[in-house]
Amino acid sequence: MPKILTPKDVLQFRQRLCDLALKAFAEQGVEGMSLRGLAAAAGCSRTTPYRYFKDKADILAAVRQAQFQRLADENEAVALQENDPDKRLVALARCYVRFAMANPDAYRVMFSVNQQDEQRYPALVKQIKRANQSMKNAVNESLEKGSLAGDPANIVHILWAGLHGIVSLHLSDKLHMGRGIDELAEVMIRSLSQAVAAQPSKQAAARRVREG
Amino acid sequence: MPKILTPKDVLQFRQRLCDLALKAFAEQGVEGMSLRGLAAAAGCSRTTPYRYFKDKADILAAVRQAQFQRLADENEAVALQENDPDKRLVALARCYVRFAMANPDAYRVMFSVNQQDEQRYPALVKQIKRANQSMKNAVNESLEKGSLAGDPANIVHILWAGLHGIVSLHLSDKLHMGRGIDELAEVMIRSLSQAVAAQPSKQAAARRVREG
DNA sequence: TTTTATAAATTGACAGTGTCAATTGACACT
DNA sequence: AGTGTCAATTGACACTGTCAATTTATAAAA
Repeated sequence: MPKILTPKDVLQFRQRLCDLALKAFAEQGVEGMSLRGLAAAAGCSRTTPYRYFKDKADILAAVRQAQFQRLADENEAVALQENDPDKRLVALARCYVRFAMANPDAYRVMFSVNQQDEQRYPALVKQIKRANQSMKNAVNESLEKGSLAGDPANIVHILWAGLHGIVSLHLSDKLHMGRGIDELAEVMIRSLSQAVAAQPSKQAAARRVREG
Repeated sequence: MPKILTPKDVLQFRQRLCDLALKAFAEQGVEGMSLRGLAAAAGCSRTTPYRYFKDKADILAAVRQAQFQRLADENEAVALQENDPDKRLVALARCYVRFAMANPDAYRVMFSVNQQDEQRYPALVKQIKRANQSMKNAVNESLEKGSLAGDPANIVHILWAGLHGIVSLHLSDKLHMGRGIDELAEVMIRSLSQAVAAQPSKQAAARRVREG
């Protein structure tokens, strides 16, 4: 029981509690993720977490923020390994699906939790945006390059929604299709890529313009 | 307080409670949808609902079943109005989005609720399948007709996932794009339709075969 | 009509939850 | 050594879901 909590201590405890919270969420859902249970698991008293988080919603937001941060990290790592924006877009799509399949509980807490006024957690919003930035960048570059055509926001939304739809339905077992999820995701990725791709003529024209 | 509850009475009370439950869910989420609150709203004692539902999960399942049933009804109504399976598919897709936009809370309780062992509620599963049957039928007919090509299950999943992705992200405000949702949905529908459409050559060949 | 059997509804009770106020504890500094 | 202050704990309150025991009201029996 140190007298003064260094910022490092605070962060450490918050992290620790978030990890336990995610585990509890994975095992028993949101309702089963009780503050008292977390405190017990952390080895402290029931109300100690209240010094590190305002309330339960605050913990949930922190958990979600941490997971979005992980996704953003992986996205950025993938983005660094592929220069061509078209290929990068596909790589990011695969990364997205891979992340969800590797961390289904993380994905669930990120998306299937009905959080009210998400806007009140700017740090969370920031990580959400960051998780999308890689894809946005790739889309913008592909647009400049001329291999994509259309409204950039629309394209990003279409791609993201398609991936999210497949992953989300798969995780909630609405489409019970064993391990075919990877194949299905590939089909979705190809379909959407093709759909938002610029027509060859336009693409050639754009290239012509660019290359003089 | 009649001595013997006719099946009609039971169904009526169940329906009544489900309506109140959906309203409570819309206003305060799953956690705010308390049995005691429902009982109070229904004007009965706290444990009376236990004679009509096993527990809270049972009520939730009934609520979701009712909403899936509504969606299935609307789908079937739409399907009846369009003979051509290709056009019917688009009409069903629009119907799906329209339903979600018109009943966002219903949609949320249908999909964003993390229900464990959904399989334990066969009546619910039945309505879920029914809500998909119209689309399955249209896809199968389009496949026979030759205007679609590929694995029927895959096609249905792709279409459904795309729609669900857009609607779901929109409702959770992950893509904050005002009323552009309709336009975006149209883009998604067209993209996916085009993606799963048979190539003209194949389509023509199939037609040739069929027409001798 | 009075009694009775019984389904339906109510109350009581218990464990568990989120959260705040009051209390205790322990360390850093004078 | 003493003290002020932050951190942690305990106490308490209003909730929740759920079961057991109880009461109520009515349909059938006398």
